Amino acid sequence: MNQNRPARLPTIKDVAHEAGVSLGTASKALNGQGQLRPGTVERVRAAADRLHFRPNRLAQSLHRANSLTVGIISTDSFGRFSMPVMEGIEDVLGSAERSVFMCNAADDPAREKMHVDALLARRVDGIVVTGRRTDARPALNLGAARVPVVYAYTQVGHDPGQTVQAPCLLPDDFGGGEQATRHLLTLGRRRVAHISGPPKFEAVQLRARGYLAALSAAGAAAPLVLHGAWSEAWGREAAAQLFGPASATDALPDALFCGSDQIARGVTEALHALGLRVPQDVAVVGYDNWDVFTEATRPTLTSVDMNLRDLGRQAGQRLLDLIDAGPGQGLGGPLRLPCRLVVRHSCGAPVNEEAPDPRSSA
Amino acid sequence: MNQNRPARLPTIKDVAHEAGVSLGTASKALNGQGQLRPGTVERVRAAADRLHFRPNRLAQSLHRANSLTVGIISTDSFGRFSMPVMEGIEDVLGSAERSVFMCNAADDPAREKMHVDALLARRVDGIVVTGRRTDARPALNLGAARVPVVYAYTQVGHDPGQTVQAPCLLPDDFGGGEQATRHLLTLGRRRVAHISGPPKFEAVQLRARGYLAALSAAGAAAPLVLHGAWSEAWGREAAAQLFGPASATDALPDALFCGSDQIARGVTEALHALGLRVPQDVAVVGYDNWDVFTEATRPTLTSVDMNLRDLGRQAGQRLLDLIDAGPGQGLGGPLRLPCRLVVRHSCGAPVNEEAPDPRSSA
DNA sequence: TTGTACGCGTTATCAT
DNA sequence: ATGATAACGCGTACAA
Repeated sequence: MNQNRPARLPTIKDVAHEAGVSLGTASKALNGQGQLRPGTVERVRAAADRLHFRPNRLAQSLHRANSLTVGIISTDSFGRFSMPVMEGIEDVLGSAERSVFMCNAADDPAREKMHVDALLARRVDGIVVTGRRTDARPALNLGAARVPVVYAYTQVGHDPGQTVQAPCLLPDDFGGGEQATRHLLTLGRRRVAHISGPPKFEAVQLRARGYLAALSAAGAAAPLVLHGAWSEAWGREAAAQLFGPASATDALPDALFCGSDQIARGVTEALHALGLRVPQDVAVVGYDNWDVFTEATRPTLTSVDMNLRDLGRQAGQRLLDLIDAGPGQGLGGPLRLPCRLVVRHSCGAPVNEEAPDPRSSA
Repeated sequence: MNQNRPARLPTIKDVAHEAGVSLGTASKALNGQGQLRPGTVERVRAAADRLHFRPNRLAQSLHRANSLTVGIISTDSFGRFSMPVMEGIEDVLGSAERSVFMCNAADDPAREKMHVDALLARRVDGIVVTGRRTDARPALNLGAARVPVVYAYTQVGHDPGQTVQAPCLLPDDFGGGEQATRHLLTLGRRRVAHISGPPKFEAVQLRARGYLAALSAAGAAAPLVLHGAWSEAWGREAAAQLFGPASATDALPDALFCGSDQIARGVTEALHALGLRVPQDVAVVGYDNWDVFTEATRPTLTSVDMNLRDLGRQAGQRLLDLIDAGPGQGLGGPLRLPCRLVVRHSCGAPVNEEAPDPRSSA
């Protein structure tokens, strides 16, 4: 196994020499180009195998138009939301001979610029920008370079002066909020309140609007939206506010649509502490479908899934399309991908049990 | 801004032409080599700036010995434990002109081989292998290639026949278990039980051994280790087993060292439900220091932190050392990095409040 | 002080 | 059917 060869990896020249043919012939044999005698092809192949030859992609890329590499720039560190997105991107791009550079800009414009420069110097065929929030960010500064860019789980303010808009793939938070609320209304709940995160998040605004739209479409009771932190503590506090001793008994909500699973869990625990049953007295729906919370909450939590891995996959596919199509071909701008309601036991709906994907570990 | 230049990026030839010098002179000017007249250097620099010139790293690497790239292969998908490790690696490697290829082997040997081939074809200078469990795995098959490899949060069975052992960076789970247990004993607890995960995990074995070592060192009461799943549900069940109505009142544990924060949370909730106070009646310590759980548990959870980001950083640094040192220089084998006990309120110790790092989001 | 020419590893074009 | 050669973009020894 351990050849006495030098550390240098074998080149196609070595292969040609080993097979007793010229360099050009070896190249053709390995790439199936031109007209070669079958025996020659076989001989070259054998030599290549014997030497464990791998074509040097650096050299290949040097005179091809593409490098078969792409870059992912994560705005913030590898967070809980970037993760599935990146996984999806890698899933699509990592196959098909394409390698993925991963960069962490850590919310620092200087670091971002550094990484962009590095990626361009490496002649990546495209770049995906990822964030931990869906809110708008400044566009990537590519200088004069013409490299397709796709934004995933983040977006750029659409500048009408720009000739070509970069695609921004985002979860349809409006639809998610609408779907969750409508689900509760369909189950017969009439007074649905919404407990969510900080209002400065665009996602919070959109989910709230979806919630309102569903309510008014059903002609349901007066809406009620509470904003707070993305924490269980806020969920507990909000539930206490709504159902605490000072509340009027007859106007109490019979359902709560929460802006995150963490909030939903806090809410659920506070309801239990107040002697209220979930879902009999109050139905609860969360957001994010984070298994660690949906499964640990009692009863298990119905939640909106943003399909982030799929979003990542679509971002990757979109980038591939853009790369193949050449510059200026992509119809860009924001694109909202549908969310999916995962029904469990906290909403009181009949639930068809299926094996939950086992993603736990230590 | 939008030049009428072709999509092709400017080469050093273009720069030379623009500056009115020869190709070689331009190269020297940009790299500070040779003896150039200051004015010439300045002229070339200006031309390069004007054209937004970036040297093509593919071409550079072609006749340098290195590519200034490294690969990370994650055994399983981007999980909760790979994440901070990868972040640390990227932190060290992503600076200093080095770009990082990210590969997801998804627990599939075929995919792993594919990615290794791709990385070698791209002439990476080194590879870091990451896992979601610290248990041993087969070594990466590099064929005849001589590329340094570092394992982080995973390890290879050390083969005595192998000339050079690859370094494996792992958390010191024995020390972590010992530290947590000793902490509880120091606080005056005498009957410490250990509620952990599945015994097939090496980490579970090591933590349990650390626990036992601390107990026997202190001459404490008979050890008690319970194994179950990595879930809150198991934590609740274990607490019920220990403290349920059928238990003898005088031999009950006064402290519980849990194998994960999720288990610890389940334990804590079950204790509350049984009317036991934490930490007054029973002290609780978790493992992983996962903020989402440590902060949401009431009282906040004292927990063992494996310092995974630091582990990742050290893995990256180690790889750089190996790359610089040339082949066969690294003293390899497993290397255990210390864990750190983060004291909060569930163990009953006085805790010095400091601003917790805000890593929450939606 | 500056320009020329070669090599890095590969593919593609043109002769043979 | 095969071999020689240019080209990709860059750095550098060497010549001028």
